Amino acid sequence: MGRGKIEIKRIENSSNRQVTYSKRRNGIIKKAKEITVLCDAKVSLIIFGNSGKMHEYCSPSTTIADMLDGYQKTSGRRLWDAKHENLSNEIDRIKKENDSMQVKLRHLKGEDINSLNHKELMVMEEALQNGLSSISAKQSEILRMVRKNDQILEEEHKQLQYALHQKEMAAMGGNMRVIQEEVYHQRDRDYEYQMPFALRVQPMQPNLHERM
Amino acid sequence: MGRGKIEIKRIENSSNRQVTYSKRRNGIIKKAKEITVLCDAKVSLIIFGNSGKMHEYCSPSTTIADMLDGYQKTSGRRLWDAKHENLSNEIDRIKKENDSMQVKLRHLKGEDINSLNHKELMVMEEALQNGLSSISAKQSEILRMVRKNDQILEEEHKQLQYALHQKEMAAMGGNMRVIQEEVYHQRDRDYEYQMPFALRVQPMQPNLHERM
DNA sequence: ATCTATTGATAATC
DNA sequence: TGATTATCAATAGAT
Repeated sequence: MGRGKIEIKRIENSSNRQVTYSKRRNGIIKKAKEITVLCDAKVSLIIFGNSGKMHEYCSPSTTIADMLDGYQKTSGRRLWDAKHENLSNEIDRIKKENDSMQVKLRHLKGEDINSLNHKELMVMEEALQNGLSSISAKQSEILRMVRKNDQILEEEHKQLQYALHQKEMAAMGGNMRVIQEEVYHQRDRDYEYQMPFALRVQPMQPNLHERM
Repeated sequence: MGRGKIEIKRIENSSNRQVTYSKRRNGIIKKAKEITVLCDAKVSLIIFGNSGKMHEYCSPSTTIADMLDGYQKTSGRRLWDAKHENLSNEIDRIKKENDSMQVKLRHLKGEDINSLNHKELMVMEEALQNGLSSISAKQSEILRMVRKNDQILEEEHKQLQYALHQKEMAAMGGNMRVIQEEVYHQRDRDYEYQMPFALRVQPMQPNLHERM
């Protein structure tokens, strides 16, 4: 297709070759675009010339990565090697582990236990009993600590109130004495009526606070 | 280049499109081969038609993998690295899920509960209680079924023994009567002494057997 | 599939 | 390089 027919064999004249390369490269890319539009085809085209310079075309409806995915599926060949497969296998493995744990969790919550046999139920029952007793023990422990803390706080509180009382007495004249005492006792009584386990003031041990 | 000029836009007639696709695809592949030979170029060409069928060409001096390596070097884009990253992220995500489930499981078993606060302990306690009661209920249900089955079997057993007894009586002469009766009663007594809940013979309901 | 009138691509030339 | 053009190749439509 030109002024003369040419044999399809390497063009020895380097500059001719370069020119032909450039023209034909554009030609192929144009054809690729055309078939893409005309026929809804997906084309991935990568061309390296002698100089090492690259030219590419990829249909707008897709990406090279997608094309290669399709290529691998269709041809069965692997391009992105064993790494990929290893990762996929790892995912499968972990997912299975995940599933079995999910089942266990559900069983421990008493769900889906119809499929379990007597022995399995016994094992689970024991596990649950153990868990329950551990937790109960922990709860008791926390309760004990809270109570202890409470006592300390109560002591401190009383001392603080007493100190405050004293200071108020000192600051005021003696004529306010009776009213102040009344207020003091009122406070004290309210205090006693509060819930025994709730914290009433900021606790001295912050980490204990988090446990509530 | 044909009997008539055509616009470069999607060919709506499906069979025309298919024909044109086939012709042009061959054309492009031929061109790719030609530029490979004429200009020492390296070409990687992958085409997917509407039907999903793939056609490819790759210059003999190279491989698709090499071309893609070159592509990545030249373009700076990542092809499979992106995929790898996705997979890695997925693995991380699942592993985290895994870990949190493992922690939950340990907690339900009463392990590592020092880090839990009061409220969390309460929630777990309730979950354990629920699980326990579900399982206990299931156990009772199974026990009930087993007992019922047991009764049925016992009845059948007695009937069979009686029938056997009768048959032996009929087969023997009258002179064996006393001895046979003795044996029969002996059997019956042994039978009564066996464990009340264990299955003594193959149960009539096979699925129930599995549950033990 | 095959054929062929036509268009499109391009080799040689400037 | 880029433009021109004579030629050849690809192919649209028909069979």
